[in-house]
Order: sequence, then structure tokens, then C-alpha cells
Amino acid sequence: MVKSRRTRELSRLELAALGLVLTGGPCTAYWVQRQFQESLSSFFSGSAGAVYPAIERLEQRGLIEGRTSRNGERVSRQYKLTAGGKKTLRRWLLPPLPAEDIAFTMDPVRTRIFSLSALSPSERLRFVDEALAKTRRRVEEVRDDTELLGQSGDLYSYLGGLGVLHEAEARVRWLEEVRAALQEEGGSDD
Amino acid sequence: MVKSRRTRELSRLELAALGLVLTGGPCTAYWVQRQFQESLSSFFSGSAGAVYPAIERLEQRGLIEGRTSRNGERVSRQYKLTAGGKKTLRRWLLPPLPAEDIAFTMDPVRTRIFSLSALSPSERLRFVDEALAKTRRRVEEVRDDTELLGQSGDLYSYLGGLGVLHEAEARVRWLEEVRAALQEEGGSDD
DNA sequence: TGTGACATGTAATATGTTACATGATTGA
DNA sequence: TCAATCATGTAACATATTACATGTCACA
Repeated sequence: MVKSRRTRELSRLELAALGLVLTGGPCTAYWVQRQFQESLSSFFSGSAGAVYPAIERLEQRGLIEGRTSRNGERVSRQYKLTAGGKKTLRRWLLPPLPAEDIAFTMDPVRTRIFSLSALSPSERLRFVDEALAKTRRRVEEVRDDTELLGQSGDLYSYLGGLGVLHEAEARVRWLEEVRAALQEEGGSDD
Repeated sequence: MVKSRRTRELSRLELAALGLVLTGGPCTAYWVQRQFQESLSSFFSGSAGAVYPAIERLEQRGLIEGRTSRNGERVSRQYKLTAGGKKTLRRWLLPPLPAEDIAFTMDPVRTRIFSLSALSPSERLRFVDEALAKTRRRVEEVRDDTELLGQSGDLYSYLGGLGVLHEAEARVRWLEEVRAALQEEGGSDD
């Protein structure tokens, strides 16, 4: 039995891609790419320049294995998880969950809040109102998409969608509070 | 009047740093770095290797201006926003808010959900229970920090903290739903 | 005949990460 | 005097982004 040498940790994209190959394999790199693009989470763009190299790295590590197949003139490479790949995924899922992953949070609208003093009181309200309107619309979109996922019978995708929905709804509630606070602070305009 | 030539867009880190200089200026790059490190949002690590170059780029663009000062042997460079910097911030805040910024969402726990089939039913519950416990603890931490921000009188920081709190609470509610769904699906073990 | 989805990649670019390195000042 | 904080940076590295490039296949 070979002791694996210490090697660099997998990036989030690599881990997510590995999980996709588990669920969808055997599948092509292109399919993985589409999953990223269609995902409700837009963290990864699903660009070819990111996905293809990531898949290659996973294969080089022996976490997935590819098999080139031919349909007429068309070649494609189908990947599936190896035993090592599954072990890696299990290590990723089983305790302990790293603190950074629990604390991770990012909202580009929230980032902007800290610069609000560059605007006049009425402009601040305009900012929040736009964010509120667009986030509400986003909630509806996510709700629809999640409902579809629920009907598709894919439990984990549905649960993922539900997570995105909860987050979007939380943003709406938060923005409503922000709006109230700004109105109170507001007073006269510029 | 000089038409500004088309130039690359500012990165999120640059924009966030610009906002920090608005709020905290005149301030040092080190101070900006500390703000990132202490922020409840852990999206940016606040590493010197990211912050110092970003501040330099902002200065080269004329969005902030620095002034080297001397206290005894100690030199430090104090930055403050320029008129152009303020204009840039206002453009960032005023409509339209880009759709990507509204849709942006990332939760490393949620990412893992899609790979849950690598675990046995009882392991899946263990995963969710750990996430739930740690996220609940996180909610308490964020609540405390946000309360302090509220007492500090810095309205925008407080509102930012409130946003993080809402998000953490939403994650707890979501994980509770996930737990229920997994128990229902669960049945027999491995 | 042409469009769009399938499929695979590369190149240029920039950004951010970790780790290293240095030195002054403050306060216990 | 020692540790922590203030303060400024650099180097190596990998990764992700956009844009480009190519070609097949199904179908209307």
C-alpha cells in the first residue's frame, strides 16, 4: 500500500467538479462546465479555461478517470470517479468542517453599503430601492427554478436551490431593515 | 475637460478598498488591510500581497492620493479619496446594479450538498448536524459582533453586520429543512 | 443551408494567496 | 527586554477570467 505524498489541497472548483462527476458520471468535461453555468450559484463562471484544466488536474491525481469514446467522427472523453476520488469527497464531507467554510459569506450589495456616505440621503434610498426591487425579482426566479428542481426528483439539487432561495429571501428582509434605518437617519436632502 | 479613456474595470477588492479609504481616510494601506481582516465578511483575506498592490493601482489611476508622513523614524503613507475616486464610488452605487451582483451567492456548505451521495444515510445526518451546530455558533458570534457595531454608532458597519447575521440565520433555517428532508429520505443505513 | 448545441481546448492577462522579510514603536 | 502591533513591501505560485479557435452533429 502506497502512502500518498503530501500534495496541495484541492481548490473549491476542483472539489465541486469532483462532486459533479460523482453525481453525473460518466460525463464529459463539457457537461461539468454546463452544470456550473446553469447552477443557481453563480460563484463559478463555468468558463472552459477553468473547467478543462481542473478536470485534467483531477485526472492527473487519479481522482477521476477518463475514457475517450468515438461516435462517428465525434470524439468525447467520459470521466468517472475512481475509488480515490470517492475517498477524497468523503474526506471533504466528513467532520471537521473548516471554520473558514462556515464563516464564508459574500454579498456584493452588502459590500457597497460601507460606501454609502458617498451618496446624498435621497440617493441612498434610491440605491436601496433598486437593490430591493431586483432582489425581490431574483427571489421569484429562484423560487420558480427551485420548484422545478423539486419536481425533477433530484433531492440534492432541490435542497441546494432551497439554500439559494433562503439566502435571497434573507437579503430582502435585510434590505427592508436597511431601508427603514436610512429613512430614519435620512432627514433633509443634500 | 479630458475624456477618460476606456480602461479595465476595477476589481471587487479595489472597489471595496476605495470605499474603505472614503470612510477611513486619511488612512494607511495597513489600516485598509486590517479592515479586511476584521470584517465579518471573510471574502478577502486581507493579505498584504493583495492590499498593497491594490492601493497602488488605485493611486496610479488617480482615485486616491497618498502623502508620505514621518513620525520620528517611522514613515507611513496616508491615503485619501480624490474627486475622481468619489465619482467612481458614486458610479458604483448608483443604478443600475449589475445582475451578476444581485445573483452572486456562495456557501461552501451548500456546495458540499451536491456530493452527499458519497455518504451513507447516517453519515449524511452527521454532516448536516455538524454544519448546523457550527452555523448556530456562528450566528451567536455574528450577533454579538453586530451588537457591538450598533453601539459604536457606525451605522453602515452595523447594517453590514446585520446583513451577515441575516444570512447566517437563513443558513440555519435551511440546514434544519435539509435535516428533515434527509431523515425522511434516510430509511435504513449503509 | 444554416443555426445552435455539443465538445475540446489555448493564450493573454490579472488577481489573489501564502509565505517571507524587514524594521519601528508601544506598553507590560 | 520582550511581545505585540504598526507599517511596508516582495516572491513564488496557482488559479480564474475573457476571448479566441476549431470542428461535429442534429434539426429545421
